[in-house]
Amino acid sequence: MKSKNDKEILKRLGLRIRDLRLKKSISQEELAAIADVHRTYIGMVERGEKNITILTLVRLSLALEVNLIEILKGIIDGK
Amino acid sequence: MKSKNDKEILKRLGLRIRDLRLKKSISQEELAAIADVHRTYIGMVERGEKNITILTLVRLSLALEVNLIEILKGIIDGK
DNA sequence: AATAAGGCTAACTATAGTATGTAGATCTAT
DNA sequence: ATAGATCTACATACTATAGTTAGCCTTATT
Repeated sequence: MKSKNDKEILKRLGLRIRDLRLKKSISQEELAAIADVHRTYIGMVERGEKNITILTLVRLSLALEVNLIEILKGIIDGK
Repeated sequence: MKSKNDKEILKRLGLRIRDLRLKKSISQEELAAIADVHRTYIGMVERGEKNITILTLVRLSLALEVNLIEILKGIIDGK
């Protein structure tokens, strides 16, 4: 099952992605097109509802023109 | 579908995880137990056969006692 | 009113991750 | 040597969920 902490990680990651998207001033639909994923899926990820795979995350980072490492910084508790 | 580049990313990630596991001198089975994933799944990931999700990757990084960022460094082409 | 953007649902397909078993390689001990 | 234990690759079948697709709704902007 998915722990409370897991949900928080996904939520932070989603907000981070949304933030980066808005900084580029593009819509979910535009980001989806660039990253070649589905429109509604971007929404789900931004809301922290999906446990994204590493390859999809790489595609999003390329689409956002942000290093994957930059996206991940600060989304994990503790270490 | 999965591109050639995608497979290379998964392969590099798998080798990285294997390397970190061996540095800890633990077996796939032991790592699986600590991270609470299945024994055979560790093998598949190390061989680059699976597109791991972010939450599972976090679990592995905790089990390996290595920062997630450290695991990901150098596995992406280009930027 | 009309268009663009995003939230949300439900049903679907593809695949992440589980479970079990077989077989080969490499130890070590006898 | 060889028997036993440990480790891993690999196959198959399964269950859970990532990611798709289509549709309807609200809100904001023009």
